[in-house]
Amino acid sequence: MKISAKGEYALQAVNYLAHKHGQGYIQLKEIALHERIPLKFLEQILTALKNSGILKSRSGPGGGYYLSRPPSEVTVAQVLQSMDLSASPVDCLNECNEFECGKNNERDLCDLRWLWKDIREETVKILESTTFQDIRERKARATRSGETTGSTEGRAEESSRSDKKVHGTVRPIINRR
Amino acid sequence: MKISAKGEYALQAVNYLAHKHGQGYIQLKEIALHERIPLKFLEQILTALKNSGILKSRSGPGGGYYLSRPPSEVTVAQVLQSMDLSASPVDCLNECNEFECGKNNERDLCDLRWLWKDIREETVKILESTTFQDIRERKARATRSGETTGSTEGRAEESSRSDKKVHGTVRPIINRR
DNA sequence: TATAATCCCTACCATACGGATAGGGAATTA
DNA sequence: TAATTCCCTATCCGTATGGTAGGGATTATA
Ligand code: FES
Ligand code: FES
Repeated sequence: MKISAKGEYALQAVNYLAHKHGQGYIQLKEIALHERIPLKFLEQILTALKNSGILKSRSGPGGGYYLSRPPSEVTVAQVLQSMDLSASPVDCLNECNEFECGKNNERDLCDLRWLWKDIREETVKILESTTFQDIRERKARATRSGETTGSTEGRAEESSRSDKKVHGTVRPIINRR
Repeated sequence: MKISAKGEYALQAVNYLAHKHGQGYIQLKEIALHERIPLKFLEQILTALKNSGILKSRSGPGGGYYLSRPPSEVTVAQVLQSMDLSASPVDCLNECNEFECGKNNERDLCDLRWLWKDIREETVKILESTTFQDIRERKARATRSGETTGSTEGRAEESSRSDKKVHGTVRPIINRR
């Protein structure tokens, strides 16, 4: 029942871009550094995100990526879908693979089918109703009530300010798994 | 977001045993045949299920497995837990791994954490509230309203009757993935 | 036009993990 | 004793996932 690293990375990246929304082009390198995502892997992810219309980009000096819509209009589900990640716990729910279902006991659909459907349903409900605006707000709330966490603003400022330095000090990108 | 084959197999097996509850010892071979699960793989699964108390068993001729509690008292969640399968979409939610969470951005917990928590919550709610009794009933309902499916009773009868023959006709067990 | 900075593409590599197999041992029955 | 079943544990094996590599477009700028 795990989400893939690709999915998590994609969400983190979009989340980062959501924070920086309206601040022009954000470079791949910056995102990778801040979110600690392997650079070349992230590159692939952002390309996919771009192809699906969630991001826009420009090459060349001063180029980078940005969210093509305001954070309030980008949902977690959209991002995950762009990555071809299914929220379904079993493949045979995805209509195209339906024929696989119940192949076991010839004529029956699997007894568990509705269970998986329920789970998918609930999951999708959450994924589709959560925007990156929501994520920001939720974080702000948690921050205010004194969670073990830095402030949203603090983080954003720190990043834009220290970018150059960070870049110089070779902050290593560590693989997660 | 997939469930593992192990998990599916375990649920199918328990579901089968739930149908046969009260009919004495059911053999590994029979379950494997009917649910089309690789025999030796299923063996491991049933052992785990047994060690966690969901099944009981006896060796020797006439031996086999049976559900140690009535189907109405066995939940899907219990079975999955026995298999060490977590309902959490990310590891860092499982308290023991919490330290991993937010390792990325030093002092912050990951912005997505609550999202995963919500999903886990909903999923667990379903898994814990679903018993194998529920599964049977749901199936019966679907059957009555003319789904593409055979009848519960029909299936049970057919199986107990044709077991010997099936065993003779070498119905092949096909791997699923 | 040259140069550098960025994104874009596509192919490749590595390995952990899940799925599956194998085979001998211990119980139980008859 | 022999047959039948579950029990254990070691091992294999393929592949999906996570990650790397490097050259090619594009854009800015001077
Ligand atoms: S095989 Fe399709 S839901 Fe079980
Ligand atoms: S790293 Fe723990 S929830 Fe994202």
